[in-house]
Formats: sequence, structure tokens, C-alpha cells
Amino acid sequence: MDKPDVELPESVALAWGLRDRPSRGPKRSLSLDQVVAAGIQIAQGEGLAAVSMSRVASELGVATMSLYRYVPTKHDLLDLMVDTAYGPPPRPRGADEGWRPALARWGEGNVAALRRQPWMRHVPISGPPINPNQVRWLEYGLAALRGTGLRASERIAAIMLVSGYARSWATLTVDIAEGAARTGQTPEEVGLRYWQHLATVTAPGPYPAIHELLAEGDEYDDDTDLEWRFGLGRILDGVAAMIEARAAVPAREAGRSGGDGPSDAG
Amino acid sequence: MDKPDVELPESVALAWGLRDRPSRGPKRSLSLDQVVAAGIQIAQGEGLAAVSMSRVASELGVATMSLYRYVPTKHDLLDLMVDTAYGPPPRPRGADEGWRPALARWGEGNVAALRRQPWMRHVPISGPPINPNQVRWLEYGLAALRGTGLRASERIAAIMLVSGYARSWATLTVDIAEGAARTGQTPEEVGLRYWQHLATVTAPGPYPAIHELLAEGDEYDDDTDLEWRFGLGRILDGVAAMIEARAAVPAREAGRSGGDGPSDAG
DNA sequence: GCGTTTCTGCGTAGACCATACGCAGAGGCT
DNA sequence: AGCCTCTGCGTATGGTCTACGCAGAAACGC
Repeated sequence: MDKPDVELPESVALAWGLRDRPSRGPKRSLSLDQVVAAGIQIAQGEGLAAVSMSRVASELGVATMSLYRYVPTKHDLLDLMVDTAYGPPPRPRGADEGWRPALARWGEGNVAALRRQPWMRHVPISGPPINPNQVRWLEYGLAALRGTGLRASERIAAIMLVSGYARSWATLTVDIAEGAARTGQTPEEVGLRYWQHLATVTAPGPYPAIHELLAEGDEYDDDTDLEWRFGLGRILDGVAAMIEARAAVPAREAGRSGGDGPSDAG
Repeated sequence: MDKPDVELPESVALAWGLRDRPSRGPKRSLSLDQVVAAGIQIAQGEGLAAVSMSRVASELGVATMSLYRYVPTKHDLLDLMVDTAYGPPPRPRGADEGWRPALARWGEGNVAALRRQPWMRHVPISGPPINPNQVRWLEYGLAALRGTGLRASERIAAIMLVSGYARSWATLTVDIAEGAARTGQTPEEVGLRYWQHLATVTAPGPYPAIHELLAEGDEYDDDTDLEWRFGLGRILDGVAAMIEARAAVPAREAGRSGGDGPSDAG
């Protein structure tokens, strides 16, 4: 009962450092952290595509196959890299802080992390959060929603709402920024060019809503951070409406969240 | 002025069929659509990893290098595959239909598309939507928000909100479903196992919010579709609040969307 | 102190991969 | 008829991940 981790998948146990290193053989010349750090360094400097097992190995001064004593598979390495590079979540919800600023900060933190290490957006999500920092982020996100009256599944859905939007947003802005860097333009120029391309391809066809959008085009050079905050504000408004409704008609017994308060999706 | 597509990137022109085929040389034995269709078929049957240029070529009975007469790069092929496989958006907003059901249907359509062709979630998003079906989806999404009083950048942010959440949600559920299929379990079992793993790794540490979550655990076997709808409902509520506020204080002149109506992010 | 056991780094090799280059020949254009 | 362009594609280069097995290092049992 000191080791309930029997069932944990290898990669998870590895990430949490739950593998008791054996004392028999020769000492390891590296640590898992070193391997992960080397991978991150390469990804940060030359992009995710530059991260190959041989490249990481040569960075560490060992042979390629040595890495497989530390990591079962390349994809596990990538997962660990993401978990480490994401880092710990921002300052947790203060004692007398409301859920709204806390969740907002959590969302901002997601965007900031992805912007700091842009290569992470190319590592496909491999499942629900289970690695150490991911779990810490989850803890913080849920902590922001404690005591709001939201049910378990609702708290999770709210977290996913924010993180999904943060990821989309960060991906889009980073894609644009990198496209700009590649072509030696400013992000504004790249954005403008996109609208031009969109106008070109939609010109012959029936795209009234897009044309209407393009016609309002004097806000191209908008502050993109403002747009992000707009979306985040909408999410938080929606969550707030639900919380208030729950507070008004407290703790419905069991099942289905019928039509009380805020309206259903459709 | 018959060809304003001079500036369009090669891959975009290709996707829109704007490359005037030359009439000089021998006839092509394939069409771009055939190549794309073959790629989709392989991805659908054996996963994205099975899609290699040589595999696609052999499926079509041609040599590997022949494909490069149709597609500049493998990644362009993947983009085209996604665009085609996504398919056209669902039924557009009806004449007297409100924005809410239309946008909800748009979101559902996103999830449905990703679930129908699960491999698509592994193709990284390469920028803002510019390929034919992507643009059609954009058109429909914007059409749902026409006449709501939302500004251009706000309509876009709202669309991103929904599509980002849809992508997160579809990715999570498909990951679980595939993990289940791989291990011969039901998705419910996989979900349960995740909570167990989470409990195991968080057992020694201070994770109050997660433990609280796990303690409410009699809804593990929840209807996941209900959770998705919950999140979508929150987004739409948030957007609705903004629309109503805009309607109350109509058409603020120029700039900043200050603190009118629904609250700011923080 | 000496096997024995276990673990380490890693060399080799296999099975792929995307794609640059250039050539033979097909087939409209003049 | 001759030209010129475009097609399919064979060859080759320089990668990729990782399975396998071996030599030697280090701790344990006796």
C-alpha cells in the first residue's frame, strides 16, 4: 500500500518520477530531466521539426540509442517536453479573490505559455491531463471554480472552454507571427494580406457575410489582445450567468440540468 | 483584371482550382481530387500515420514522384485532405432563424466533422481559414451572427470561441474512444481509469480542488454529449449577453468597447 | 573476495520517409 | 514537320525511429 502506482502506464510513472531506480547496474550518466531539457532547448531554438532523437543525443554528447534508456518512445519525450515547458500555473486564486479574475488569469497564463514556447502548439494533445504540470494547471483551474455551485462535470467543461479558446487563440496569433518572421513582414502586414487573399477567393462566389465583414475593414490593425479578451469575457459572462442561476435556485437534487436559468445550447 | 489571383500562394490557388492547366504537354493521368481522395481514404482506414507519399501513390497505381506534379509538398496535401474531409458546413441559417440555434448547429457540425474523420485532429492548423470548405464554414459562421450588432472583430472572436471549444471537445472524446478501441475497453472504462490514475498521482500531494472533484464522482458515467452542450450553452449565453447589451446602448461610435454592458475579461 | 545478476551505453542494421534532379517521351501549337 | 512544354517517374540523398544484442560497470549474496 506504499505503491498504489502499479497500474499507472509507464510514461505516467516516468513523468511523476515514480520509477524506483535500481541499484544493481552501472550508474546512469544522464537524468530524464536533462534529456527533456535538451529537447526543449532544441525545439525553442530551431523548432519542433529539429527535435530528432539523434539531434537530442548529440546535444547531450551521447549516442542516439542511449536515450531509449530514459524514454520509451519519442512521443513520450515530446509529452514530457510539453509538460515541462508549460511550467507551473500562474499565481493561484487568492483567499478573498473571486472566481472570475482567477479564471481569467488562468486563461491568460495558457496563452502566455503557448506564446513563450510556440513549438508546443504542434505537439498533438494525447489525452486528458495527467502529467505533473498539467495536473497542477488543472488543480488551479478547478480551484478557481470552487464554491461556485457548479457541478463537477460543469467545472471541467468550463475549464475546457477556456483552455480550448486559449489554445486556438495562441495558435492563430503565433502562426501569423511566425509567418511574418519568415517573410520579413510585420504581423499586421500578414494579417492584411490574409484579408486580401480572402477577398480574392471569395470575390466570384456568394459569400455575403464575409463580404460584409471585409467591408467593415477599418479595424484590421486592431489590438489583437483586445479581441482575445473579448472572447474570454464572453466565456466568463456565460459561466457567470450559470453560477448566478444556480445560486438563485440552489442545489437541484439529482439529474438533468433542464431549463433552469441560462438557456440550453440550441 | 480577369485574374486577380496573381498574389495568391501556390497552395491556395491550387485548392481553389485557379491553376489554368496548360494545353501543351501530355494529358495528366490523375486529378488533384483523386490524389486528395486517396489520401483521405488511407487516413480514414489506417490513420494519418499511414499516409505517406508512396502509400498514396501506390493506392493510385502511380509512382511516388508523380504525386509531386499535383501537390507541391506533403503538407499541402494534408491541408487539402482536411479541407475536403471537413466537407461543407451544415444547413445555413434559415430566413427567420435566430443567431443562437444557427451558431449552435455550426458548433455541432464542427464536432461531427471531426468525429467522422478523427485523423483530422492530428493535422496541425496551418493558419487562418483560406481553403474552399474552410471559407464556406467561415461564411456560415459569420452568417449566423449577421445583424446582431456585434462588430467584425467580435464576430470573428465568437466564431473562434465555438470552433476552438468544438475542436478541444472532439479531440478529447475521440482520444478516449480510440484509446478504448486500442485496449478493447469501453470509453466509460477508459474514462474511469483516467480518474483512477488522477487519484493515484494526486494522492500524495496538495490538490484540494481535484480531490473535491473526485469526491463528487458519482457522475463519471455522465452523458458526455450533455457536457459538451453545457459548454456550448455557456458560450452562447455570453455572446447573448453582449448582443443584448449592444442592442440596449446601440452603435457606440468609434473605438474601445469599454465597460458597457457585460463585464470585461478580468 | 568472488561469482552472479542486473543494468548501462551504444554499434549495427532494418525499414521507412520526403523530395531534388533530370531524362524519355507524349502531344498540342505554329 | 518541328518545336516546345509538360508528364510520369527512376534514381539517389540524406534523413527518420527504433529493435536487437553485446561489452562492460556496479552492486548484491555468500
